[in-house]
Amino acid sequence: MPTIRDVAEKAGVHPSTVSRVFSGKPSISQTTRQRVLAAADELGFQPNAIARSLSIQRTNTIAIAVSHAYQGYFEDVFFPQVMQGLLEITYKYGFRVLVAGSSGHADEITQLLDIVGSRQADGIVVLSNRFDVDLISALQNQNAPFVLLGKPDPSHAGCAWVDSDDAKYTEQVINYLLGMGHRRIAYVGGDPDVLVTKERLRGYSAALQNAGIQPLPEWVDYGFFVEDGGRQAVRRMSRLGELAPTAYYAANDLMAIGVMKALQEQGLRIPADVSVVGTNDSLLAVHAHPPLTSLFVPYSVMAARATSILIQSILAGHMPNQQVTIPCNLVIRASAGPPPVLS
Amino acid sequence: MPTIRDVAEKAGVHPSTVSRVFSGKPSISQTTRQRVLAAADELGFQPNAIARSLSIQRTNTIAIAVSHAYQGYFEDVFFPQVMQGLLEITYKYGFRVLVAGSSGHADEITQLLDIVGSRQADGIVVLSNRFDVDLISALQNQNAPFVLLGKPDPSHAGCAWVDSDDAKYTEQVINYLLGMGHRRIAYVGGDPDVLVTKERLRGYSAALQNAGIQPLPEWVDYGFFVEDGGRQAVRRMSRLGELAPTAYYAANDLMAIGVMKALQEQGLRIPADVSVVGTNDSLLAVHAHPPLTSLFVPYSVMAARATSILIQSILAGHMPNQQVTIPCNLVIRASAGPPPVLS
DNA sequence: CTGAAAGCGCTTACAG
DNA sequence: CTGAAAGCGCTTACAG
Repeated sequence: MPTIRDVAEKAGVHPSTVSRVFSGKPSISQTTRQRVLAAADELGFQPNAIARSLSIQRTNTIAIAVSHAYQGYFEDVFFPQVMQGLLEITYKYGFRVLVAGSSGHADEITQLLDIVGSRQADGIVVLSNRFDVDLISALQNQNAPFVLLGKPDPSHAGCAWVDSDDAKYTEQVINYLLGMGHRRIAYVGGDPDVLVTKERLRGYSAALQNAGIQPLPEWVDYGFFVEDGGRQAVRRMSRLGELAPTAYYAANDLMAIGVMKALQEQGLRIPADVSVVGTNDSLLAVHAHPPLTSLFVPYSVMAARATSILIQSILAGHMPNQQVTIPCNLVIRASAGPPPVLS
Repeated sequence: MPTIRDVAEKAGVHPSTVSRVFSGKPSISQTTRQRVLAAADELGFQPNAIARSLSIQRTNTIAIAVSHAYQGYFEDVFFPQVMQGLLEITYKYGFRVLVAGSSGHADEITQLLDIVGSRQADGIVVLSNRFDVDLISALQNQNAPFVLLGKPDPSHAGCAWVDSDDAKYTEQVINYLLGMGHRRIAYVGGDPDVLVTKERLRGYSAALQNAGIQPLPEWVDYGFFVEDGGRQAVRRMSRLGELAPTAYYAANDLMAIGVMKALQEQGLRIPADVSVVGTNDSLLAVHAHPPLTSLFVPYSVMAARATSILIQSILAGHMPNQQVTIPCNLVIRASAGPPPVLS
């Protein structure tokens, strides 16, 4: 591999001059620039990015950590959509994204701290945020630029984040169902320890309360984002008999499909007998029977925004501090309608 | 950020000694090791990975390039499954994966060459392989370790690759359909310029030929991996009347679903009137109506294998040269059955 | 087992 | 506009 010195020798200039032409410094005469470029071309020279990084103390790389151990993660829309947003923006700025595998939540933090601590990346986008471990303080101690995808817990209210407006749009979904006449509405959430699950519950409760409805505790269940979680929710709620829900809102499409299938196996028609709304507007929703009304969450846009904020603050040399809430969008299909008229 | 020198000073040793304890060299006495570790701990020292990389000429990173511009890419199972395989193995070896966005196929090559040329990564896994641009020669000129996911064209038969056995397993799918009595079988492929499409066609033709069947040219169509491609294939083939296929094999599940929907809209029942088989065994197949029989292609395993080969050869200091073919697996569900008995 | 020195391949403040 | 020199933070062959 030829270095800057080989090029300098061939072009008859000092290595620093070669450096200047390749790092785009303005103070180079046209003639020497051309001489250098010609020499570099002949030698097949390409600047060593690692050496440059060491010198300028920047890698033009941002990092994420993901748990490769959890298979469902890679079947879901979240990860690929996030990658798309990350890549779109990093590309625009000439950055790249460094991905660290991890064996679970705790290890994700280890990986992230290792990457920023060893200066392998200039900043990170934090994809998961479990409040049981204090990642944020650790990151702040490292003085590492980061932005969260998802809100932090209140004790870290000052840090940078981008989140979808989960409470508000869940409330809107419930209002949509209320508007069609439903009064008994179920909420099937994901992992109850994760903030988004609580935010959705907040929106759910607010909507029902505004409508003067006191939800039964049995109308709330957690399906952990798997199909069977949706089925089990239906099984449990069916036992309520007259008080069973006439509409279900599920926090992802896979659970919503589990709900639909369980209901259909009981001989119930959707949406004539029971309505179902999912989340994420995935291909699964498009091709469900009936096509599933679903709350689209723009992960790709969120990730793009987070990446913009991160890179801009890296370039400006300060810590990111913006906080952005991104709207969602209810995509209406055929799985929700008015409740059956009581005879 | 404290450096090796700060630690050395605090511990009262030479920087090279600190380096030795952090790079795991054996020749360090227990007492000085402990002194160094204590000092490092107090200062919050973490070795700078970039400096280390420059010195040892290795980054412990492998790279991929993906086109962020093509949305469908991130809705498909290929990318996330590949990432899972990559991360599983890189994690195991203490490597990470650097992802470069790109604006299209040609740019993917630019990105890859830039990364290896600038020594940002030790090697690459090549995810896409368009024979219209000679990526492989370029990579070989750079002396960059790489392994292809997918076979190269014959002029580069010597390089390292991992591929699924597309021809063989497509042949098996067709044999499965022949075995149930089908004689008019359609093949709906992806991009006809891509090798896998040709390989599948080869398997398709071989199976029919073995059965003594001369397929109509009209039974072969290309749906470019989108639902509407499947629908259009049905539209065109329906015009054949008596000679229309009684079974379709589609090269991904989305096209297969397009095929099913188009057929169902014509009032045909699946599988009573027409059989359909998809590819990838995605969630879409599981939840289709009827559930879709689908050829599972283990992208995650393929990527893991490619990554193993790559990293092992990087560590051993030679170019990768293994060639591996990975079996697929036909997952039988309800969308394929015997053809209708002619009255 | 440990130190002193040279080197990895760039960048940039300082002169001229 | 260009050169000479020091520096980024490690590693390692060479002595002892």
